[in-house]
Amino acid sequence: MLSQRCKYALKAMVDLARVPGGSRRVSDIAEQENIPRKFLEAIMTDLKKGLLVSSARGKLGGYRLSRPPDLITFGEIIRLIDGPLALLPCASRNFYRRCEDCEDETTCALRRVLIDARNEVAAILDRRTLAAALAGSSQSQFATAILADDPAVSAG
Amino acid sequence: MLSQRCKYALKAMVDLARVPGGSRRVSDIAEQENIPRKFLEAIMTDLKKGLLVSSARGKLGGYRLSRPPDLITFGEIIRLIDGPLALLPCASRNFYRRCEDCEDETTCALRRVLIDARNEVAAILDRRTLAAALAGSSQSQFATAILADDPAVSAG
DNA sequence: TTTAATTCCTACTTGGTCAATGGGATTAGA
DNA sequence: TCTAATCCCATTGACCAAGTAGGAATTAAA
Repeated sequence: MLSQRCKYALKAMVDLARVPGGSRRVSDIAEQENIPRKFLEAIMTDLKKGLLVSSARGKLGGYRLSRPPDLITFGEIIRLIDGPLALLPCASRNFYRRCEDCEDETTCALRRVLIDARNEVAAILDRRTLAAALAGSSQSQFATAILADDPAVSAG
Repeated sequence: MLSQRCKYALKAMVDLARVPGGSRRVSDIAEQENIPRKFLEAIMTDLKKGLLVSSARGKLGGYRLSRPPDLITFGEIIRLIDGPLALLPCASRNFYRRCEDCEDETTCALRRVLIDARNEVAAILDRRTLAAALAGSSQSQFATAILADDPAVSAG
């Protein structure tokens, strides 16, 4: 599960992506997306430190995307705010950490499964950009339709 | 990320799957898998309540899988212990909950992406059984090899 | 030059959850 | 009856997420 913080970050980025060139004030984003203003301020600071947005101070200030929305993926936003996509650190590429309790990582049956899962999630989240998400992505509905026919996937 | 509790649960289930018919004591699993014994006791209780294992009390007691290992998936273990596979409740099938702050769910760009991600994870975790994980799954290595060639997936 | 509106910074609170631990009750085999 | 196992209940300590509070610094417009 993503943290509330991360969900807000994603919503704010999508919000900014809707105003291609322009910038937006925190208070406007907060109101539009139903996010506590003060909390969003802190989140925007994180996004700025991560170089995903840039800011202008003072009157007429605000935030804008630091790259065009077709060059910003969901994966990097999530990693910046919440960290690894993988379900365990030992199955992560960017945030790899060994399991203390695991004798031999190379033969761990659990790890192999979780690496596969991580790769699938990363394949989606690192390819999907803000621009693509706004476009509505017919690819999305296609994939959903296929999987819905499969009984093994009816849960989740 | 999975909780420590869930990681232990998965390891314990894999451990039990290695002893097909037989049962095992908590203390044996704990020692083998490097899990605090008392903590594992509590976890086994959860697994029992979820009907994934059954127990025998008294001397010569212990736990055993309540189904053959090829009929127990990683997905159901994770859902039992940690809950939803999806990254947000609004993208979950089994644990669906509406986002308070979301005006219109059907047009939420964020949700569409996260539903796709959830479907992919579920497709893997609901298909992969304890038995398959122990077998070593050459399918796993195949998928990993393909994805490693793709630059968009080099991170994670 | 004043004023208003914005980002930025530091600190704090509150509540919940995770990871474990401790002590003992219950059950069953030798 | 003794021993060794599961079971049950309660509690602890640490940590972190989510949000709040107040104000300092900065900038543009009036």
